[in-house]
Amino acid sequence: MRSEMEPGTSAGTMTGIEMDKRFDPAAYEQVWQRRWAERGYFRAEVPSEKPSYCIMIPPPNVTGKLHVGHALQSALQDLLTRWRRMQGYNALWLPGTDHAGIATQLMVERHLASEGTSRCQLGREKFVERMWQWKEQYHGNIRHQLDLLGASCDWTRERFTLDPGLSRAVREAFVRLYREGLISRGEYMVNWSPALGTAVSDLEVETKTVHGKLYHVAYPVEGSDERIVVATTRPETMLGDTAVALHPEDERYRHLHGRAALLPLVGRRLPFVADPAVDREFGTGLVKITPFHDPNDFEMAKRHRLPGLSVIGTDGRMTEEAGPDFAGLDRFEARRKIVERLRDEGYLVKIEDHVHNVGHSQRSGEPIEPVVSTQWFCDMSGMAQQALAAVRDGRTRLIPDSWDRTWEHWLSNIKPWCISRQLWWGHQIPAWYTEDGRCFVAHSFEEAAAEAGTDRLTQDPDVLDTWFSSALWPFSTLGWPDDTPDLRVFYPTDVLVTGFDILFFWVARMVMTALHFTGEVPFRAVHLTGLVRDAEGVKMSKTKGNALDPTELVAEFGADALRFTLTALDSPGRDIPLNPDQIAGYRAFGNKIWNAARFALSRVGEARVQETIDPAGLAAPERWILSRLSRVAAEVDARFETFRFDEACNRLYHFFWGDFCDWYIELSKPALMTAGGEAPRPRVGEVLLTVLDRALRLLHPVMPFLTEELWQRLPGHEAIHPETICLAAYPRREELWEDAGVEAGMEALIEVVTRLRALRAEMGLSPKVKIDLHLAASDPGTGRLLEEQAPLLRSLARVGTVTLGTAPEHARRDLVAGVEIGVSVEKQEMTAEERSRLDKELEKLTSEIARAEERLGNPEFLAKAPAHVVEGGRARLAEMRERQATLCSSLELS
RNA sequence: AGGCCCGUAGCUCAGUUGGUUAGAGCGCUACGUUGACAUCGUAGAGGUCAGCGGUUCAAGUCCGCUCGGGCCUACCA
Repeated sequence: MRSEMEPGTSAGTMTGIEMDKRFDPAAYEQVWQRRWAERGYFRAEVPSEKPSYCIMIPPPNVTGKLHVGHALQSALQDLLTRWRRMQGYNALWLPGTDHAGIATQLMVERHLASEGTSRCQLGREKFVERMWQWKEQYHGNIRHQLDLLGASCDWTRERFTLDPGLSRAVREAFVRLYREGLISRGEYMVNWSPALGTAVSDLEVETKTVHGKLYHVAYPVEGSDERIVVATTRPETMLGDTAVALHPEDERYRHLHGRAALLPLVGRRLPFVADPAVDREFGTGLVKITPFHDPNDFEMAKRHRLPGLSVIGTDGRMTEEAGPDFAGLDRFEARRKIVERLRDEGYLVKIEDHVHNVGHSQRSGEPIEPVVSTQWFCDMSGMAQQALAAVRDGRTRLIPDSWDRTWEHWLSNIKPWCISRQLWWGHQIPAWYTEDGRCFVAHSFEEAAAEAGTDRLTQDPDVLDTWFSSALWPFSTLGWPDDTPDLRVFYPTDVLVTGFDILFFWVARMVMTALHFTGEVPFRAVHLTGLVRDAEGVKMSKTKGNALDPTELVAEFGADALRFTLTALDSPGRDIPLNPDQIAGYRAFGNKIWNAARFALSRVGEARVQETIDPAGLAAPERWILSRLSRVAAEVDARFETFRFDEACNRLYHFFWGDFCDWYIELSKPALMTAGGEAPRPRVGEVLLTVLDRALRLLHPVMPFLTEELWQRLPGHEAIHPETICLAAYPRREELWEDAGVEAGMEALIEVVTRLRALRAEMGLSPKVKIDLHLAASDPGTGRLLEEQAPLLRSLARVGTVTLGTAPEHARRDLVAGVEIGVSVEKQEMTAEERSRLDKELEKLTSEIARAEERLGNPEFLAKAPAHVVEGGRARLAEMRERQATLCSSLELS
């Protein structure tokens, strides 16, 4: 027994009666979170005799705030980790955060702007210093929020993508890929985000449908009076045109082969080139070619060795090359001016409305500018093949597997990854240049200097895409490139839980780099969660103001209720509408558990939790609940294994509320409350406590706080584990407890009671009227059980006398679960209401019987359906006929 | 354009390899506080499983088409 007393956790000193009527999560949740951390229950030991289990957290933005999606993913990761830990695994859930390059830099830049300064005014060194201060200031928030949720992370192993270990891994990976020829530097067309001032990868471009214009512009043909018409959505790019393309087999333009057009306003000669990529059907079938400002044109220009011209700069303004009339203008301003000039000079043929898709920068929202610039690229094609194979052969499973096709498609069409970013916050590229422009890629300045033979070197100013470091997360966090004990024990990891929205950003890249650098998959399974939406199914967003904050939800409902809700809603392949009413519903479930424990603790006397119980000698209700418990344990375990958390929660909920509270506790009352003078049932208190103990353990991975708080109060829980439910064994199936006969008999008893209650309502009998009951069971075992448990019928259904055997003539009869019920009361007249209800039921029954007879009379059904289906149908028909007869006789009475 | 997912009770969703009578939670209606819980209990109403066609002895479930909603990928200047 513990000596200290803390709020809400006075284990062993407080009986059920002294417990509050309502549960109050705030009173104990963080008390336990602190205590668990202090006692180091979540620290994974290395080396260890135990089998290992490992989950890496998808690192949230270090200065960010967790949203409900994080709460969902954390709940699932914690569930898996706690479950395996209780099963005896050396379970590690490794936490950490991401430096989130662009997002964090933008945040700090906005902050600087509010102080009236800017990144450029500060200079790189000062700015990066500020970034680190910012990181330190906010860093604790993520842990705090995970603590609120009850996350059982091993904080001694926390990692940050920019910490020294991970930075070393990043340099190592970069240098290796460079030396293998997979990383290279070159001048290519990239997606440029003018507002951010950096290149971004294809994945960071979001295509949006835009209602724009299609401008038809006349270009004179050199050496003739002919004018051809080209169509463009971006007239400002015409200043960079260097050719006009046509389809090689387009008869309309056969005469233009070998000739040239003249660029309006500029007069530049634009040779006609023939290329099959031109769509003859679109527009006029002639395309102006702007090699440096359109990806398709860039490709075409390469094929035809056309020169290019950069007329739009990285600041989104027209360059000197655009000519003196336009240089310095914003790209959209330039568009207006050019259209005006074209119109004035008679080149503009027409303007049409045009709906098309335009790439926008995911971060800043403005249209992406395709520009040609020097960037670092990583060739992913070989690694993609390995990643494809890993999913095809099941070394890594995607759950749900409907993602397999998407995986195939994306990885089969992968393009080089632009990994350099023109930012200051991130891993600076480990490449150094000599004064004469030679490039040396190395692990450090010293190494580069040694190779170059000089220390007059300048490091490449760019940093790496944030996702480059997160791509290494599963192994860099364990010490790679060193061969560390952690890496040997925990790698490959077991499961990754994350959202499908970062399948390519992150998951695919982890699989690719892991296979490349470690030769193994980073994780054996990826559980992809849906998107958490609001109650109406609308995507949550700050601007819409419909975002739910997990911290506030914890404060209102408690972490356990939130966790249970999210876990119960996680269903494969679909988004999750989150309604606070539902969380309130599961808070009620928490209260139910609390009160069930309160009842047990106040009524069990000297009984204690038992490690196990021999069902021999126990009465039917005890044997029944033990049997149910064993089955539920098996079912929950199987659902966790297959990531069907929704189904596991459902079973836990219905077992606890339905089987345990509604029935077993009610069935135990006559035995526990001795006043009745009924024949005593053996060991009821022990069974009650033992079932409660196991139920709490089963629930613990989903509702860690409530279960620990209550479990600590159970007398004798120390026999299960001396300190904490977190380390107590996860209950497994207990074959000795399973008893199909008792389950069938008790099911019959439950159905009889339910039917009696319904009859009472139908007959308009007040609960105070005692009824006389006659029972006749077709199955002898059930008959014996009903006879033995007749006292329970009396208390649960308010029955006066129970008589075995056929009911007297005048009784109201019914048939349920093979048991004929006869109810006699003084008041016999059947109300009109009851009569019509019976008529309706009889009618339904008669038509069902007709359908069953038809089916059973069909020779093909009898020949082709499996035997058990046919027999089931016959038994069902017999029962329906019997019930029909019973109801008829009841009707004839009145 | 290609791919994926969804359409089941008023709402949000379950529904295993086709097999008897399609379920749950919330909401609704009626009744009920004698012993843990009114964040409770008991009972009830509510569904032509989006539509059409096909396969089958048997379809919510498998196949095809149509309609409606959502998402992803790639795009034509």
